[in-house]
This record gives sequence, C-alpha cells and structure tokens, in this order.
Amino acid sequence: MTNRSCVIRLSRYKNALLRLRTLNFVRVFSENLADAAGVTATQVRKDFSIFGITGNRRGGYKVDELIEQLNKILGKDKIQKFILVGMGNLGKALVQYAGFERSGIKIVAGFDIDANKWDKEGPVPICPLEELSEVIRRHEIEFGIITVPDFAAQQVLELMIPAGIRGVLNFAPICVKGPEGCVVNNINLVTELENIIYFVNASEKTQESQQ
Amino acid sequence: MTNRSCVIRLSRYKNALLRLRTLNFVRVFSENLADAAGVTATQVRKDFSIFGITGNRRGGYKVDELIEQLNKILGKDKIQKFILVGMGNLGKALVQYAGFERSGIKIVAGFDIDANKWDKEGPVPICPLEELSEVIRRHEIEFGIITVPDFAAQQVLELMIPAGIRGVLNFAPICVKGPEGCVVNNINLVTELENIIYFVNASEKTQESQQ
DNA sequence: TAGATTGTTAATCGATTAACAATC
DNA sequence: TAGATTGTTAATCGATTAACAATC
Repeated sequence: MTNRSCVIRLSRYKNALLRLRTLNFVRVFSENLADAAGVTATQVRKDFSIFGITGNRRGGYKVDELIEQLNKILGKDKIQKFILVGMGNLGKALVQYAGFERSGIKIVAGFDIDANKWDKEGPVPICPLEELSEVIRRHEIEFGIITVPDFAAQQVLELMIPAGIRGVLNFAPICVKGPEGCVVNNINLVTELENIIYFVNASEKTQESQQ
Repeated sequence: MTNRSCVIRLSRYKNALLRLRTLNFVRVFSENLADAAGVTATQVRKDFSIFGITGNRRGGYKVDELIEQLNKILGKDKIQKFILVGMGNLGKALVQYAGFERSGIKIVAGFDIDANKWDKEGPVPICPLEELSEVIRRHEIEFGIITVPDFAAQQVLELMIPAGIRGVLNFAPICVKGPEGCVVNNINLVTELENIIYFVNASEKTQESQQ
C-alpha cells in the first residue's frame, strides 16, 4: 500500500540519491539507501517493489535511473506551483526558503489581508487576499500553504478549494478539513516540540526505573 | 503502546480542549474530541485508557481535569526551554513565533556562525556558535532546534549532545542521527510538499480511471 | 429504570520484517 | 561456479476498529 509514511520514505531515498550522485556514485545498494534514510534494506526493496522499481540482482540500482523514477513518482518531472496565504514570520520565511526553488517547487504568490504586507515588486509578489481566487485560476495552481492564525485557517481553506486548490499544507495550529478528494496535511510546530518533550521525559523515566 | 502518532493525537486533544474551555465548555464527550482531532471516538477512549485517563460513564470528561492531565503527560506543567541553531529565514521565524511562548515553550537563545546575525540585545539573544555548549549547560537545557543548511546539521547535533541536549527537532533536509537515548525528529519541508503533490496526483489518477 | 457513554477485550486490518528462491 | 543482492511471499508485529459489558 502507498500510505503517507511510504511516500515520505521515497522522498528520503531521492534526497540521499541526489547526494550520492554529487559524490559520483553510479550504483547503489538497498543497504546504502537504508542507512541514509534510517530504515532497513528490506523496507527499501519492499517500497520499490510497490512502485514497480527494479534493480539488478547482484548489481544494485543505477543512481541516475533510480532518481529519474523517484522524481516521476513524486511529481518532480515538472515545476510544481504553490500559493501561500499568511505573511507572518513563518509565511515570510517559507516564501524566501531557497530549498523549494532548488527542488522544483515555486511559490507563485503570497497573500495577506494586511495592506502593509502587500508588495508586488519583490521576487514573489505579495497580494491582497481578494485576489487569491483570480491568481489561482490564472496560473492553474493546485497547491497551497496556510500560515495564518488558527481562527482564520478554515476560512482560508474554503477560499482556496473552489478556486481549484487540491492539496494543502497547513501550519495553523488547528486541524483544518477539506472536502472529499482534497489532500490536507497539518504541521503543528508546538505539537512537534511537545512530541519531543514527551519522548525525552519517557526515556528518562525508563532509565531511572532501570537503575 | 505509546508511539509517535498516539502522542501527536494527545496534543491535538489538548488543543481542542483549550478552545472548548474558552467557549465555557465544562464537560466533553469522546465523540466531541474525535471530531475536533479528526479521529474516531473509540480511538480517543483507547488513547486515554493507555495513559490511565478516566472519565464518567454517561457524563463524559471534565474539560479542566482533562487539560490538566494531558498537560502533565506532555510536560506542560513547566516552561520547557529550547535553544535554536541556524538564524536563517526559518530560524528567525521560529525564534519570533508567538505560538511557542503561548504554549509554555521558551527559546532561550539562538546561535549562528555568522557574526552579522549576533545580537545579544533582542528579546532572544543571538550568540556565536562557540557559546552553544556554555549556554546549554548554564541553563540546563535539554531541547534543541536545528535550522542550519544540510551540510552543517550533523555537526551541530554533535555539538549539542555532549552539552546535555536530549531531544532535537531538525529542519535541515537530511536525516540526522543522535546516539541511543537521544530523541531526534526530522521535518523536511520539501518532503512535506512532495507528499501532498503525490497524493493529489494519485487521487487524480483514481478519478480518471473511474470515469 | 432506561438510555447513553465509558472502558476494555477481542477481531481486524495494515505495515514491517524475516526468510529464501531467483538470478546476475 | 560461488557469492552477493534482489524481489517476493509468508510470518510477525502493532495499531486501529468493532463489539459489548459495566455503570453513571
């Protein structure tokens, strides 16, 4: 099956392969990718088998071919266009994040209700929220990022969907819900830190009880 | 069992409860929390049972008591101190992110190798990387955030660990590895977007094949 | 009491891992 | 050929869900 974890692993394999290519690796074994992605070699081969990716028994996988196949699966055979709503600290950082452009991800425009944030001259134009729908339609954009405060997040999602957005990454600290057929992933930064705090505390307790 | 997903859900329940409390809710049913967190009522009760949280048959759970218990489990009964390394766009945004302070998470200091980033006068002092170890020890900090470029991430982790850091959230696009007993979670922003792109494309294909 | 909700056990489901035949 | 690695099947493991008794 192709669940979220499996697809996340494919991205990791691809990232590792890009690095190996810069080191002039021509072939790679499942064991190598497993080390780089922090999983087992069996897991790597199983993942590949799900997507019909094959290598050479005894000879591993050719780095170039593997990158090409993973890029195809992950939609990296073309530039993927995003819009972003909410030009707070996080929104500004993401719009400027060089890693996106480098990976074939282009944030076409940012949006905010606050006129002080508008700026059509910069490398990424920041527009009034009223123009959201028009920009999405004009550029035929399917993907969005939400970095507004919690109370505004669901409303923003409901502006995006009818304009044509089909996939959203939401950073507002609330689980927003899209209609059937719309993909929404939520990243809550506080939750991520709480998760780390929990497991550190849990391991402390385990160590104490072992003493 | 207490896996990552389970603890993430606890945070979501807590977030939903904080909202319900501002609406003056006194009691809440597993069904309500399920709706807010996007899971089933059985899942909610199962999660609570794992942590020994009990309610009243017929009467649900008392909001105040539930928040208190979840806060205890998630380590929110005290201020949790973090340091952050890498004052690029993302690092700056996180240091300024108001949601952390609001949730009892305090970033005590930021660090960078670039002298242009140093600033000891701001609300969060930004210090030279050389001072990392000393600051961690002086404030007895256990948690860190990494927002440096990929090539520097593993090195930064290895500076943090001997100074006393036991849990790390890494945003560099590489899976960094800590020693046994050190908790490391990786968030790769590009990977998160690739994941959304994949599932939108996958659902497009499903729809086409159904036509 | 009757009805509704919890708490828990057992069943199901799905993902990971182990084992190993195929084959380069 | 012998040895190493893939690709796949079957077994295991763990998480989610369903069912339902307990009880407020």
